[in-house]
Amino acid sequence: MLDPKLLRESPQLVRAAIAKKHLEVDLDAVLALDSAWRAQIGEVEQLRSRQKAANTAMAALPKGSPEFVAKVQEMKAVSAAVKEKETQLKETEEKWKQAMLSLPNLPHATVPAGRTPEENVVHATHGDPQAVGAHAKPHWEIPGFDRLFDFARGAKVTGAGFPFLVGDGARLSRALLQFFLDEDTKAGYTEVSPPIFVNAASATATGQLPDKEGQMYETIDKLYAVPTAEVPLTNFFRDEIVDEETLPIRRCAYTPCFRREAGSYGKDVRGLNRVHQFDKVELLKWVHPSQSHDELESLRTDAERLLQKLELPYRVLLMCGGDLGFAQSKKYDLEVWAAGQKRWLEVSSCSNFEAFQARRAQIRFRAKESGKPELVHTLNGSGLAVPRVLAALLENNLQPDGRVRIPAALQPYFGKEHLSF
RNA sequence: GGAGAGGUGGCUGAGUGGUUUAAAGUACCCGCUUGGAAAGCGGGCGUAGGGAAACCUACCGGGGGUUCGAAUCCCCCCCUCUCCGCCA
Repeated sequence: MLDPKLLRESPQLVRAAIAKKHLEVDLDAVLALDSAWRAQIGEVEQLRSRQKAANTAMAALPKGSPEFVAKVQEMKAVSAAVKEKETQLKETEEKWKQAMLSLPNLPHATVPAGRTPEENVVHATHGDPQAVGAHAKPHWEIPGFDRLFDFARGAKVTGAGFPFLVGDGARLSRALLQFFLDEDTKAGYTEVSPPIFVNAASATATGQLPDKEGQMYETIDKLYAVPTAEVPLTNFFRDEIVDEETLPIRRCAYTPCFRREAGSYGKDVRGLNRVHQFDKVELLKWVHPSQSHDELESLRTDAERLLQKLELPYRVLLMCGGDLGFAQSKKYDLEVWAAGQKRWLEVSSCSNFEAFQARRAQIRFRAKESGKPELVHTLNGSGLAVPRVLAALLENNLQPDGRVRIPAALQPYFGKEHLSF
């Protein structure tokens, strides 16, 4: 959510932000709701003030006295008026709140202009995608793949996109998770194991609701299976004021992630590219507003280091305004090269939300200078998502003999130099 | 799942329909005092919204209701604790 005062005082800034993100929002309607709300709250408060004054006066009068009875009669009318106006106010307030939630975060000044993913800027490329041999093939075509990643049985037992990982497939996945968590911990992130179901309030605070309604699995108890550890992690400090000295707070968490991926069926869903349940380690930061864009750079390099240690070619994209998410101020995507498919796969998305999530979630710190609570800035990024890293490892490291070479950094975790099908 | 007891400011805790502007204590901050400190004394000390300001309003787990008036009475929900049942 944006600062209502910012909207009031500088609507042109918000208008420019919406334009840069290429979104359609009726800002004038939001502004009209805002002034209506302010007018109505003034009326209600005036009436309530009268009630309070009468209450004090009546407390001093004898209960059955004529003055008392007259006052009761008088205040009955005021009471009725308060009820009516309050009902109106609540309606307006609800509409106003929904309208405010429909406003996107402002893109940072360094975000490039552009409408489509093609206009994202390639910020850097590491490793040589061309270095991989001609025998590379899409991971789902590698002989034996179906034994280690059993989609057919997963479909029988659960549904499409819920594969079984078997033998070395399961072992390699676990090795990656362990490797990620160890590296992230070394980089200063405290490991957390969060709940993997969240309530509606938490999903609203991070922006899954109402924006992405229908993308999450919902239980009979109105709990949502987490689409990413970002949701429970960010909500850890919801409605709290943390000490300024504790900032920046850096945490990492492994969770399975559940995504319905409604409406995304198509050619990109083969093999491990897009599944409904996958493992991911998420990195999260709560930082002082003055530090947040520096922290975004270090978050990105923390995620990049993992790919470097795995010896995987990758590139860094700086997202343009039109491809930036609703809540993000600035975002880098890390894409790993999958030699068999000859395409880039997104394995991490490093974002600075500035105060956008913090305002929804009311996560603040007490500023030393003013003594007043201020909103923190939140950032997050994957470190990393497992299935697509698996896909890249299988495709890039496939040897002519049909085995897959395990990168040196991962060997202590996997226990072998090669994976066999 | 069943029965009972609870939920009040950073913390402790009073308040069962009307000077409550949520007492008091404690913690914290400032001052007096002191060689310095402790103690003592005096003052300050929540969050949010509206307003140019004076100031006004809301908030006692959450939501609704009764009433001229609700922390207080009623209903629903959430959470904590105790006991019972079930269970990894």
